[in-house]
Amino acid sequence: MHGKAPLGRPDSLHARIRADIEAHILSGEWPPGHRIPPETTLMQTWGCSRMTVNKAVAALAVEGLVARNRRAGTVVAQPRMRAAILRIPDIRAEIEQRGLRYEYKLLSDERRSACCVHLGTEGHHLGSSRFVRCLHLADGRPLVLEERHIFLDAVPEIELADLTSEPPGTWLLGHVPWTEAEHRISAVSAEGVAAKELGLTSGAPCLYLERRTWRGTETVTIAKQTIRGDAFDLVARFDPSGRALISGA
Amino acid sequence: MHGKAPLGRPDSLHARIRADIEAHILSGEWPPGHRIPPETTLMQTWGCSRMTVNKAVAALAVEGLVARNRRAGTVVAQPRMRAAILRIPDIRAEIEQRGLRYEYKLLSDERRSACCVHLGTEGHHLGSSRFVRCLHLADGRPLVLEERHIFLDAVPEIELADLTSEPPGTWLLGHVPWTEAEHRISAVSAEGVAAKELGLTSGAPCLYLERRTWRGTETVTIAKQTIRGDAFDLVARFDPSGRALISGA
DNA sequence: TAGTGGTCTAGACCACAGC
DNA sequence: CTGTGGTCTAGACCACTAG
Repeated sequence: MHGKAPLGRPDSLHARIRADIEAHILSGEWPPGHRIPPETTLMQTWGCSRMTVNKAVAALAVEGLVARNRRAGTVVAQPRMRAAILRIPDIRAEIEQRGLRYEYKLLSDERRSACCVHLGTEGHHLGSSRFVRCLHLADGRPLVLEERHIFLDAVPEIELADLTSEPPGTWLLGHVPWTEAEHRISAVSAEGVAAKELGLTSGAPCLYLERRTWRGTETVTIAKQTIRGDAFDLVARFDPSGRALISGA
Repeated sequence: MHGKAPLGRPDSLHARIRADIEAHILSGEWPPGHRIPPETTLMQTWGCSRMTVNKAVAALAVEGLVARNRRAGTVVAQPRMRAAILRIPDIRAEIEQRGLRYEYKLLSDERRSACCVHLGTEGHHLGSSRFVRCLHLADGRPLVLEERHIFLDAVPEIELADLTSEPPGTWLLGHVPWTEAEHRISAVSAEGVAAKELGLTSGAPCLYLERRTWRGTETVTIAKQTIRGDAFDLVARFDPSGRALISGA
């Protein structure tokens, strides 16, 4: 349950120091704003070098549990409840984990030049792209409708990629060295063609996920996924740092 | 855009080493699986002590950009696209930031004993709670309907708290020392009483957010928020670590 | 078994901010 | 000015694991 997992040796000294301070904070004994002992004091308390206590306290600072200031010392941070870890659904894995047969169907595939893509409430002018519409199905039942632009400036190799049997997201993960992304999650009603393709009656609630992915400063892809609301949840876990729970997810 | 932000001195040596390695990876020059120079080599390359290169590479490992193994050395990790940072909406701040007037209305408030709370597809038996229904409004227009259990075992002080003018979430943030939470996000149709309270026609799409919060191993609160789909997005940012973008959000 | 990372020490200098 | 954290060094021993 708890995102502890200090690395390395099961209980290295810095991990123990860190856990000890963490315990003081989590128990409420050291409330937000409370000043924790300076590194020199911790050295003496634990009978170790300063590098070791520094490693412990620095980790807590990265985690967001404490705030460090020169001269002012280190104080317990205010709980903020600002961020959580959202698990990005790997659709295929998600489906197969439930014992269902995963299927992918390419609906359409075209080149678009200098298209203007609508994202949230803003329009973005981006270079030419390959535009793909496809379906992800579970046991033959449509689950996710995906509409995706992949920009040729960032990924010229996509021009010749075969996307008839492999979903574009999978292809990209294997071919784009590293990514960064922003997601926008909203609720919509299934309408028109999309409703039909998902096998839904018009008006049925769906999760709508817009994902824009960068590599460096260049936009790699923009994906819009319409997910059957009755079949899929997104799950996010939170801890004070907005960290630590990825591995458990 | 990039979640760099090395701490401390604008460009400390370990930050520069880290940035250099990161650049090799992001450029694709060092593809996933590529082995990066061992610490001893990096020491010589940069003419510094091992602690310094260790700090750089360890940070990259925490970030998830590289994977470290004894004997096998350090290799560039596979991009995974598994997690993102979800910004938890602070409803009041969100509303006021748009220049609208925030308003909070308590709809009902009761004690429940040994209630069984439905979460996702599971039922949970938890101790007695204070159960609150309330609305968050923007310029008098209902935006979020919140139904929340707060468990007396974990937060006995809630028994006497005044929730007529302060939302329960705000009260909790100020009174519960530290928290951990799980969120479940789905899309639903507004129905019945909820639709009426949100001023929506039945069937309108809504985001449905279930949040369960712990303190240690004890459940503090379970909140269910129904959010007008036409008025609200959730935003999540991703980087390889599932980290680094909180501050920018 | 040898090479690698994980950890730790006992010093040091510096920048910064509160007093 | 003084205490604090940020950084760095030049060593050291150990644990793990791939070859």
